[in-house]
Amino acid sequence: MFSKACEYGIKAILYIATQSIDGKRVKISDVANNSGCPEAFTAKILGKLTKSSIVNSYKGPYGGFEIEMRKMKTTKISEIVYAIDGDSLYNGCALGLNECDANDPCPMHEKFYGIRKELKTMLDTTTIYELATKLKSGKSTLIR
Amino acid sequence: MFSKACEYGIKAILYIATQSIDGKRVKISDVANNSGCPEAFTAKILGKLTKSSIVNSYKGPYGGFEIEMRKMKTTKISEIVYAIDGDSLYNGCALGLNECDANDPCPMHEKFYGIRKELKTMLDTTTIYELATKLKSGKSTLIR
DNA sequence: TTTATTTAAGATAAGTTTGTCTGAAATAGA
DNA sequence: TCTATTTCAGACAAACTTATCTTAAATAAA
Repeated sequence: MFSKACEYGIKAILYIATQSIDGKRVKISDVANNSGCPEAFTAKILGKLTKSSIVNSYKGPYGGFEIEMRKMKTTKISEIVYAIDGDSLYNGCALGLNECDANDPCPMHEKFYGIRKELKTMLDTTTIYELATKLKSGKSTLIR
Repeated sequence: MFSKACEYGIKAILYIATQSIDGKRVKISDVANNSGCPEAFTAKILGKLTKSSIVNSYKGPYGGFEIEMRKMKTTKISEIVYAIDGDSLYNGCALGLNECDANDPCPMHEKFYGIRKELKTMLDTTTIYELATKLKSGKSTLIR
């Protein structure tokens, strides 16, 4: 469904958010250890998310990553997915046609339409904050 | 969502089915030309689908691929997906955890649960015949 | 100013998926 | 039997994704 890069991006952000809620910045090694993502690869992905200004990064001692409270409450998971995987999940045809719409559909278009819409709605209405608080309270996990 | 291999597999089967409805066997070059799939790669995928006995293949002159009427009416799209992509779409965790269930969920588990179930149900209830007849009648297309 | 610490950026490597090519095996028909 | 036609099988190649490594740049604190 998501690429590995996207999975890591979401997990990394959720861990960073749990720490930002406590006012703590975290460095990449902490993110990797606590999200179960490979360190170097995750660093690269966090670079993208920094450029998309979803997280903030600070160099040097006491530096690291953090995400503002306002940001984690307003940023939807769909924005992370879009920043990393682009719009393929939303606009791509199930059978890979260059164009595929109700006027000239692939054989699965109609069948997929509803499911994709729900997926999109779900990602568009779920905030980082919502998932991070669930994670922080121990109701979900990043590592297993 | 699906791998390229899976997209090609579904498109190839649907084209073969439209021809089998007319009692015509088709060879790989015809499948490639009429489904918009690369010939050699599709040949390999059709090999898998032949082994899964979803299609029948015949060597030699007047040979090619065909799918029995009974088979196309009873075979679900989920079986094609399973034969090519395995069960990752059904069982994989959205965030890539090795195990992820209601007891010990990833942060997105609950959000994904319903959508994945609907996707599964859709693929489990859609037959090759249903999509092939729609395609044959011109209501959908494989190439664009 | 120097040092230690941290992210940034880009080169490189490894792995997987996608795609092609070649020769073998089967088979229908002359 | 011979030939043309077709799938089958596996080697090979290209492209993309995933992952690592190395060096540079920034910065806090002594």
